[in-house]
Amino acid sequence: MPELPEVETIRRMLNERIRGKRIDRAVCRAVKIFQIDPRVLEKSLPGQKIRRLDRRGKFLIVRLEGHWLIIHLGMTGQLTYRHRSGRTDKARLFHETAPGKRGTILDEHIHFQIRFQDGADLFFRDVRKFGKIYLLDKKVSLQKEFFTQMGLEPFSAEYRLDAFLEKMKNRNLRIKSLLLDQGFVAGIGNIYADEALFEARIHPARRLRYVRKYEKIRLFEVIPEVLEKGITFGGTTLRDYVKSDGEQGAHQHHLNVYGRRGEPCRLCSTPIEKIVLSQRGTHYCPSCQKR
DNA sequence: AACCTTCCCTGATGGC
DNA sequence: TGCCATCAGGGAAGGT
Repeated sequence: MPELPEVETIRRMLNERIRGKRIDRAVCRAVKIFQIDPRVLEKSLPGQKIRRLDRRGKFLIVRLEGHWLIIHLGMTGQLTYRHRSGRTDKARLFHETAPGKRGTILDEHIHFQIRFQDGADLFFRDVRKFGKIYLLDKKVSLQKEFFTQMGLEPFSAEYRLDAFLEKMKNRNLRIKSLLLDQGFVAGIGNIYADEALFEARIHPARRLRYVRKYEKIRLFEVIPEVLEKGITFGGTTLRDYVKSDGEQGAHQHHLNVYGRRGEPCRLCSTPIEKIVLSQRGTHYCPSCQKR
């Protein structure tokens, strides 16, 4: 479950490695994740240079010379980079070693591969295929035409208390559900929602009308802190998430509530509880986070 | 309009 | 040991 800190970790590492590289070839496999005709993708990418990588919420934005390549990792998406030291190794394109054929089966879950002219490879792997890949013409204004429903971007100038409070007006859903809504604050997922609510000492099932203003302010303040901490540790690896070098993150060792059902709260030793909200496992300390 | 539920997808896990 | 049900959840779509 890559959330903002995981996508940002990938963005930073990849930006260093692939910025300026020119694409030699692109190969697509699982049609479902492509939001455009894969043949168009395979035809459009070769020859283009990677200008830079950006991020909006959980979306990774690859800025090319003539297009925007936008990648969402969904639940189990992985984006990894490998440079085959020197050897030209054409046989190792995953497309040429499909399952059932003789020879090395690289990985049936790799759905998209970019090979650069210097021989480096970028792989998109996604077991559950919840990920999505978009290709937009550079003329498209991303903020006005693509990210139209996207909420406040943490760490940006638009992340201000007045806007944060304004987006809560006339709403009365459970606070956890609000945090999962990408139209509120962009980039928060199940793990960091639970962690932020713990830091803000708010029970996840509280409806908005029962959340006091000082609590909302506290939530506004802890969200960037919680996300920043996740980035500092290179993201949270519970199952599938890996950094772009294939290594695990380390933030899972620093979680306060997520995945800690039955374990003692780090503040008060009360066992952490788990309930289901919005069809999502939800973890909290019943003593620190009162209803 | 706001809110909630269902569905997609596959591997890991637990009960019998 | 093998089989089947259940669980994990981001976000679109559908329902109230």
